[in-house]
Amino acid sequence: MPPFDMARQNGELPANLAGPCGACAVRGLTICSAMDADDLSLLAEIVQIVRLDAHENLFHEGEPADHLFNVTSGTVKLFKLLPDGRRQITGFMITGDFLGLSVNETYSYTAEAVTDVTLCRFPRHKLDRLTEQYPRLQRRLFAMASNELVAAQDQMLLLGRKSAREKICSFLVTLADRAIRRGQIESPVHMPMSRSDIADYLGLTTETVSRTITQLKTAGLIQLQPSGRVQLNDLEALRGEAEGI
Amino acid sequence: MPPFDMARQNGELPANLAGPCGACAVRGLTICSAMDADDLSLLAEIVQIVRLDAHENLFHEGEPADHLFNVTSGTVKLFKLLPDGRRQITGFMITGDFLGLSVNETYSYTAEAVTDVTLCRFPRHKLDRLTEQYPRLQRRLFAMASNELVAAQDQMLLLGRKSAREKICSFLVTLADRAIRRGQIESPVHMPMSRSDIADYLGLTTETVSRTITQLKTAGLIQLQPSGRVQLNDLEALRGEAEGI
DNA sequence: CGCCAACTTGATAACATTCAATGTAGGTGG
DNA sequence: CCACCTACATTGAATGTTATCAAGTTGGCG
Repeated sequence: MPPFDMARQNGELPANLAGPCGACAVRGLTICSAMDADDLSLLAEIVQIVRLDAHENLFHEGEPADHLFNVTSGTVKLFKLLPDGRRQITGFMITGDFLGLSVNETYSYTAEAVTDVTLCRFPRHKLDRLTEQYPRLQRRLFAMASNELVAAQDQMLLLGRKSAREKICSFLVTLADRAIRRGQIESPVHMPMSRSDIADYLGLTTETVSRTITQLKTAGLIQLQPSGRVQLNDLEALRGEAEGI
Repeated sequence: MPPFDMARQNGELPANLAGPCGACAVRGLTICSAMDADDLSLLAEIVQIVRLDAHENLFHEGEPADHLFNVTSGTVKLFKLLPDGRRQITGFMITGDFLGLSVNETYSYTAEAVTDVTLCRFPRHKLDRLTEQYPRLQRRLFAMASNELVAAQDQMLLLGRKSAREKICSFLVTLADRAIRRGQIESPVHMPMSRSDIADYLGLTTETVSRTITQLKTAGLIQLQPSGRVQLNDLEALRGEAEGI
């Protein structure tokens, strides 16, 4: 079975090529902001829209990296595996995030849908050609990679040096900050991933994640709400605990 | 006191602007390979050469990121700190490595010389202007950032999911692979950093690093040699242990 | 309503840390 | 040139945080 369904493919809508991009609500968040409004049609020409159900794979580590993706709705997790099955999630990608960057022509991680997901898919070779004509696009890609690098360094600090409680607090703060950066309310935060996913992201076990969340609940710092929402009662306290203060 | 000494500054050698770059032995390893031989003078015009003694700082986390650097000799460590002093080293940069990438105009980590070091220093605003004229340079920067991102993800897997022994083996293998990629012999590897640095890179304590190295020595996998050299007796066995096999 | 997966909670164990002491090497001054 | 001093590394014993193993509990979905 194919790893994804193509809901819409370029060429099916010749009457309005700029349509899918021109009307895109999340354009400002991602690489597409590098294109002038009247050049968006060039992106629209090469983009394909992809939908995935929760738990479907977008691509696997080691496969040829023929496509780059842009999340337009939902959450995707990226992870690497050790031969015995140990797993490290390197990131949760949400609306506006870019994924699929690679070096040696193969994906360095597996991408799997956490929730139902919609993405824009760009064939790599076509995007490459476009970046040659649009230095701004190339610069935008560079800026996004640099941003991810900074986030990766923060995550290394977390994984290498923080306690379980600090890790969970950091995670919650990150979710809140993401929401704030997107102009959304900071609480409650949307936490659609399983305890097991959180554990594999933070270098813990599901049991420890569960216990620590219970601790924070008991301390009155958070409250769990239905459908994966978490009320943060004292964001500044969480921020402090995240840094070990 | 200034954080570095300027051994040579552009303008002092007007007779041979291409000189410092044209003769550079490590040019092929880094961004400079994006420039044609006859355009190297443009890089030479904006580059400054910097020397640091071991333990000197190049820049601090949070400072304005006015410069980008390229290591031409020696080893530099990059690290982040928690308020209480816990430290995570995010990378050891060696000859050919590029550092100083940042997002929000400030450095996201501190850079300190592990050994005596020589670097090329590029004023950010001048390099930015050059990338506008040289898309190849911009692409090269992007490629280097992408490479670092892949390395960062590997390090997350290490920090989150590997045992102390697997971490040390991974570290040794990484050192060997770096040497191989530079056309050097894979053993003995050069390991100039202290046990404490290794610990802060791998998310361990100095004691655990020391004990684990002793284990590997006892198992006959490695031998310590003078001045920070380590003989790898069975690289493939180390590679296996690094992956938990 | 019942089932299954996900989550929570408990008891025990292990790996790495912490605290402490000893050993070693490189650099300085007598 | 050697002794000393300091920083770094190694080794040992005890502790602790988190993992592991094992039940229970909850909640979503057919």
